[in-house]
Amino acid sequence: MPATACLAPNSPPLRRGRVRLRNQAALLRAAERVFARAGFAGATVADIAAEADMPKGNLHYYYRTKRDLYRAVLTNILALWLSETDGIVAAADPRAALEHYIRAKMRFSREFPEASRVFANEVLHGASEIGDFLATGLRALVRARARVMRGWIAAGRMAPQDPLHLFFAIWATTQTYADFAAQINAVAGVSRLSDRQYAQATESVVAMFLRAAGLASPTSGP
Amino acid sequence: MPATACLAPNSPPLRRGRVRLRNQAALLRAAERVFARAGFAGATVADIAAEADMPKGNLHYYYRTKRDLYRAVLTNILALWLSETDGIVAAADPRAALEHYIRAKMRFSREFPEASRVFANEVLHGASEIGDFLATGLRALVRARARVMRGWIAAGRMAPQDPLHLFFAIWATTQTYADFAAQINAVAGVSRLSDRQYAQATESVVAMFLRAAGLASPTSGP
DNA sequence: CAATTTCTTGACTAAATGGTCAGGTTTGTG
DNA sequence: CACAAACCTGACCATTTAGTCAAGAAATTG
Repeated sequence: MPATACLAPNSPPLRRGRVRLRNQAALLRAAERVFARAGFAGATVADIAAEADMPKGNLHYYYRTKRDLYRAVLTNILALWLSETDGIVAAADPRAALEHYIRAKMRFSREFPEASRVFANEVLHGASEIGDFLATGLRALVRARARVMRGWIAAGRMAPQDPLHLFFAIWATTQTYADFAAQINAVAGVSRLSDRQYAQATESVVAMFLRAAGLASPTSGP
Repeated sequence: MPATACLAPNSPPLRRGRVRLRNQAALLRAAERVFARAGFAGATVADIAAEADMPKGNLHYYYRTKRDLYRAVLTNILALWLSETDGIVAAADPRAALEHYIRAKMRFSREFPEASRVFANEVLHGASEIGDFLATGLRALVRARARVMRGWIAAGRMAPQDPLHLFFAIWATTQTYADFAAQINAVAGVSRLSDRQYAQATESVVAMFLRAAGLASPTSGP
């Protein structure tokens, strides 16, 4: 699967719009790459079309404006974003739930770095396209999860803290391995972290946040 | 002091080049704002000139190209970056040193969010202008600090962990309050964190990382 | 297979933008 | 104060770029 998740279309027709589906998917994938590389302003539709291996006019047939295409890319990315906090429910074990969430975020940064960068760029420049969603959908989701954590804290199952800032820290830290890869690679002295190095990074981040959350691994001694 | 730090010039002449100094400072400040808002590609020299309240031609008199100006802004920002890890030396108390560093980073994100965003944008898009510095200057600095921390860890004064990833997490988390302010504000349901809210964020982050580092505050009971 | 819808293509346009320049003005100096 | 250096300015230009369009090619359907 490419870095873009395509919402599954209805199956019935199945032959109708085949071309459209294929081309839109190719454009979304290409656009994600180019937007990740250059940002909205720095990306050109000519680049995107070239990356998708089709003439510019054809791109405009499917997406009337560059902005339309950009929004389609963002919509696709947000869909991926949403389902990951699923495990954070009152009935869950705090340690397992948090660990699972962090690992999922780290995997995401490794597998979809371009998606992460497009998102980062959008937020960095004021979230003008997705600000509404952040203030409604994301806010509601985070508040719900924070309420769960407050329950865990009240029950003495987690260190007392503001779950909101724990979320911010987890997002920032896990996404930095995608968004700031250039810096991390430079400091690490490599052109890209190997699978092994990335696995170690994941273990470091997981352990760090379990300590931060007051959920340190029961298997590690004093 | 504005968000741009001006390297102090030699005092002797003192009247020579007054105009130049004043105008370059104004341009750097304006450029930082505009680059933060729009990124390198999205910023226009006309915007920057307008922000500095001078005609475009005048801007080009001081900085021949947009890229020259951009590099000047980045150089200015990097100068601010460097001096903050000073406290992390072997002789220091780990807890005090780390706490001091994190507070400094949080203060920086509050006071110079535009500088942070310009830097973030540069790294996000591959650090093409400052890649060399990251791979040399920053790398050397981080390695030195990491060595200090490994000493602390070996002496049992800190939880065993990879100092590199602790640094990455601290950078990411503290900078997220500047770079991802749009997201944080949206989730928090405000247009900007109040001083009070920001102080709470700082305390949360400090406490979180002291736990993560295995340096939890001695004043807080079980 | 004919009719119709969907798709493809490159040429074209209007607007925006980075950078230049000649000529004028201000500032500093002997 | 006279001279030179530094600075200012708006008009101007070459390029790049998002988006249009008309005409033709493919796909789909009865």
